[in-house]
Amino acid sequence: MSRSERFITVATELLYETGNLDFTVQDLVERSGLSLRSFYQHFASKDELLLAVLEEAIRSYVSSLRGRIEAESDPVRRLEMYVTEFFGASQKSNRRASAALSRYLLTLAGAEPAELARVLAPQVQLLSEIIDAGCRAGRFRTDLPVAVLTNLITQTIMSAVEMDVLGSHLTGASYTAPDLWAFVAGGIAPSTGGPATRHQA
Amino acid sequence: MSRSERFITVATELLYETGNLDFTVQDLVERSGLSLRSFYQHFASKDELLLAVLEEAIRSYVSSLRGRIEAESDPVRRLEMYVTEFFGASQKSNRRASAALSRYLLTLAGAEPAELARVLAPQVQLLSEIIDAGCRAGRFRTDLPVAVLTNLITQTIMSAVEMDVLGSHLTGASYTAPDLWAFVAGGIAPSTGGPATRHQA
DNA sequence: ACCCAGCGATAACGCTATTCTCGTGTTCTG
DNA sequence: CAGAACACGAGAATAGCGTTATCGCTGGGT
Repeated sequence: MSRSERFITVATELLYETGNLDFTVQDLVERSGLSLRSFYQHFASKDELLLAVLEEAIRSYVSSLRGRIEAESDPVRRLEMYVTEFFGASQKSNRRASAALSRYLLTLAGAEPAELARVLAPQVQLLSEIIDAGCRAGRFRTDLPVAVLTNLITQTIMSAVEMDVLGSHLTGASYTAPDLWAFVAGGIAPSTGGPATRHQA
Repeated sequence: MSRSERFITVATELLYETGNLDFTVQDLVERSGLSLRSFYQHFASKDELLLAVLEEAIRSYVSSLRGRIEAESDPVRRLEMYVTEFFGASQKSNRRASAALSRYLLTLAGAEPAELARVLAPQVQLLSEIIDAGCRAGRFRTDLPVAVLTNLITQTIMSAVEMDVLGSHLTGASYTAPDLWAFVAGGIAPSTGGPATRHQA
């Protein structure tokens, strides 16, 4: 295993054990059995390491998810899988770690949007394909562009992961993956002239 | 103006000028014309100050929004105002500052959920009232509890503020307040047996 | 044999939040 | 009015962090 990979692996371990990304570079280095010198030879900064951790996490998760989703053919079912599995995975594996990652993701949105877009690309790509297929099949609304729907759903899911920690504190209620899907399903369904849609983008 | 208020006011100015919350306590103190000593006499930490800034921002905004919303009677229109004005306000006033605040809000979600819930209470309360009224009037779906819908919409809007910065970088598209409302309106509409709702919470 | 790129160990730097010290007013209290 | 408690200003001091720099080693390629 290369030294870069070793740093990323150990950083991921620390993330999952402590539930956040504020471990020190010193901790990381000691635990890796490598040196500070070596760390800064492979990564320009701690931020660059965190970016790599995020990228790896997304890449591996999306790749596994894509496999499972392609076993299904119905676009609506595909979207349902996408939504519920994404939410469900962050519940199962490690809620706090997932929340920390999406929090870091948001700081990236402010500081380095281009970098973030690159890292998020695989995930956005997958979702975009699903939605596009659904729109062509007439199962999803077409009064909003595919790209807009993709953005909306991406952010709804991400903040669901984050806000879930709040859940009980906020309104005393917490929701489940099916609840989230029920909401998203309504949001993306073809408009029925229900309570107010009036915009053509 | 009390010294606490002065610190909060100046911090808010710095937030709006620089677009983020990483100003130094030193900066804050110098600009206030007060002393470090004094700062730590009124706030236990910088975090406590930021919390107060957030609280004040929410309190004043919700109070103004509530006034405008109560001029309207239709629950659906009320929700539309809530969604579009919240999103629109963060566009007009200062996108980066709003994004920084909601980012800080998310770190609070992880670290001090109870504190965050207290600060968000006015906003959640307003939204909750609107949704409850709409459900009673049969204009909103009732297969999900009011509290769940409140959480879902709160987070969708908040992350919309945050993610908006991404917009063009992510899918090349960015959406507008009416787009956001179109999505939310679909999500909260009474279920029409459309593309999959199957959960009873 | 030589070189040099990568490495380990460790000190050092700069920035930040936070605490401490000391001396001065200011205000409440008896 | 006298005195004490308190808030304050100015600034030094502390501690933790990311980051950079120093120095000496080693091992493989020429």
